Amino acid sequence: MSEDKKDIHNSDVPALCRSCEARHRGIRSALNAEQLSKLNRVANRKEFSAGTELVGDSEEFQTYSNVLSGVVKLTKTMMDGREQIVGLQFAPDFLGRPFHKESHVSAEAASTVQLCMFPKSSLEAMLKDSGDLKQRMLEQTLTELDEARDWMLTLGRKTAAEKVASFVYMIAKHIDPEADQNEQQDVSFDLPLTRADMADYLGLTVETVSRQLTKLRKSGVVEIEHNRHFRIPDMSRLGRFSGV
Amino acid sequence: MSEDKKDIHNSDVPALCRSCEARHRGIRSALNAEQLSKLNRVANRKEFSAGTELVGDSEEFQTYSNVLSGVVKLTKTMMDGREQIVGLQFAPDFLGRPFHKESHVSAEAASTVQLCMFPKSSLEAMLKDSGDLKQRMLEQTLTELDEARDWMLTLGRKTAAEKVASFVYMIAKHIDPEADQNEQQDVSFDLPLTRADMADYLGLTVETVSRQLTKLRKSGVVEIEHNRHFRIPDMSRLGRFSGV
DNA sequence: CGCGGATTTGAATAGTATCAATACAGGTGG
DNA sequence: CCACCTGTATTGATACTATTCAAATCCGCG
Repeated sequence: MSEDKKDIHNSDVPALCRSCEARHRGIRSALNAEQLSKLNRVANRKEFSAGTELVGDSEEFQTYSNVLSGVVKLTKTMMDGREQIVGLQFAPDFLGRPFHKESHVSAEAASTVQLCMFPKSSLEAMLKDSGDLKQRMLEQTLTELDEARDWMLTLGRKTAAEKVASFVYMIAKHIDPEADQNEQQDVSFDLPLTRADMADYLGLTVETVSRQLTKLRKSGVVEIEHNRHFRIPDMSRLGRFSGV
Repeated sequence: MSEDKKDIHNSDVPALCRSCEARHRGIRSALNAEQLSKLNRVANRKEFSAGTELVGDSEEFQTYSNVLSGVVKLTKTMMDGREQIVGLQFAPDFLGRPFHKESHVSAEAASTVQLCMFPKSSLEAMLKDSGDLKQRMLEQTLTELDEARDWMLTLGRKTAAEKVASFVYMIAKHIDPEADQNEQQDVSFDLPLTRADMADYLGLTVETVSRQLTKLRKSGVVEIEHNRHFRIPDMSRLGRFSGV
C-alpha cells in the first residue's frame, strides 16, 4: 500500500513480472504494474506444452493466470465427444472466471504456453478493494463478450468458406491489428493451431476446413507453407471472402 | 451522497423506480436501490412495441436502460441480410455497452418492452466512483459471456433437433429456474418470440424450426397451443433431447 | 367473414459430414 | 544422412441434413 511508484518500475517488480508481457500491452491486460507488484509475492511462472489440460470442465480451480505467451483454447465438450472451442486467449489475456467456484469450460494449451499463475484468494482480495482492477476486468470481459457475439454470427450464419476466411482474418488481425480495410497490406504468421482446432472453433470438420483452405490458396487469397505458415498478400481481399 | 438509506425504500425512490423490477431480482440487476435513487432524477420509463428498433448497429447511443418487462433481442446482420440473434435480454437485465461510443449490435424489441432509460453520462459517472456498481456490472457481463459461450456450442455442434430443444429448454428454465434435472416437473409459458426469431437465434431457417417443433410435439416432449403457448410436461425429458 | 401475416408441410437441391484412402511433415533411430 | 514411423493434412466418393422454393393452412383481427 505504501509502495513508491518509482520503485515499481525497478527493483520492486521482480524479473518474473518485469518480463511479463502483461505489463506492456494496455487494453486487455487486467492487471497494472502496481497490482502486479503486489501479486508477485505469490505469483509463479510456468510453462505448459501443447495439449496440456490447464483446467478441466466442472473442475474447481485454485489459480488465476495471465497468459504470457502462446495460445490457450477454451472448449466445451458434449457427452458424445463433440467439441466446440468457445474462446482463444492470447498474451496478455487474463485467464479465469471470478465469482465462480467451478469452471464451465475446460482450458487447454493450444501451443506451448507460458502462464503467470497466482492463487484465487490473492486476486479476489485485490479485486475487492481495487476499483481500477475491477474496471480493467470489466473491460476485458466486455471485449470477450463482443468477440463471442461476433463469433456467434460466424457460427450461425456463415458458409464453410466464409467461416474459414473469417478465422484466418481474425488471426491475422490479431497478429497485426493495424493491417486492415484500406490498402492491400500483407501479413504473415505461424498459425498456433492445428486444422482440428480450426474445425472445433468453426463448428466444422477437419476435412471441410482443409478443402476451404485449399480453395483460398488456389484463389490466391492466402499462401500456405508447411501447413502452418500463412501469408495474406491483401487483407482487404481476405476480408471480402469472410462475408463482413 | 448524504441520503438516508431508510428513505431510499420509501419516498426517495419514486414510483418510477419502486415499480422497477430491477430492484427486486438480485443477481442480474446492475443497479441497487441507492444507485437507482440517484438515477431516478434523470431516468425515464418508456414502452416500445414489438419490432421497434431500440439501438441501430454502429449507431451512437446516448442512453443506457434496464429492461422492466418484455424481451429485447440483440442482433447482428450481414450485408446480404443474413441475421443472427446474439443475445436476449429479459427483465431486469441492463442494456448497453459501457466504454464504447457505438454499439456493435442492434437492439430490437422482440415483444412489447418497458425500459427504464437514463443518460449515458449519469451511469458513467456513477460507474466511476461506485465499486459496487462496477462489481454488479462485471457479474452481469460474466454471466452474459457464460451464456454466449453455451450458445456457441449449440450453434457450432448441435443438430437442428437439438438446437430447437435447447432453445425451448433455455426459455423454460428462464421462466422457472427451479424446474430442472430431477423429477418430471412441468413448466408452461407464452413464447415471447416468433418462429423467425427462433430461427435467427439458432442459425436455422423458419421451416427447419417448424419441422423440429412438430417432431417435438409428436413425440410428446412439448405441447403447443395457438403457436405461442408451450407446456413442457417433463423438463428432464426435454433436457435429454437438447443433447447436454 | 375475409384479409394478411405467421406457421406448417411438401418436394427438390445444395452444402457438409462421413467414410476411406493417400500424401505430407517432423522426429527417431539405424 | 537416410529410412522409417506416426500424427497431421489433403483429396475423393457417397450419404445425409438442412436449405430452398412452393403451396397450403392456421391465426389474430378488423
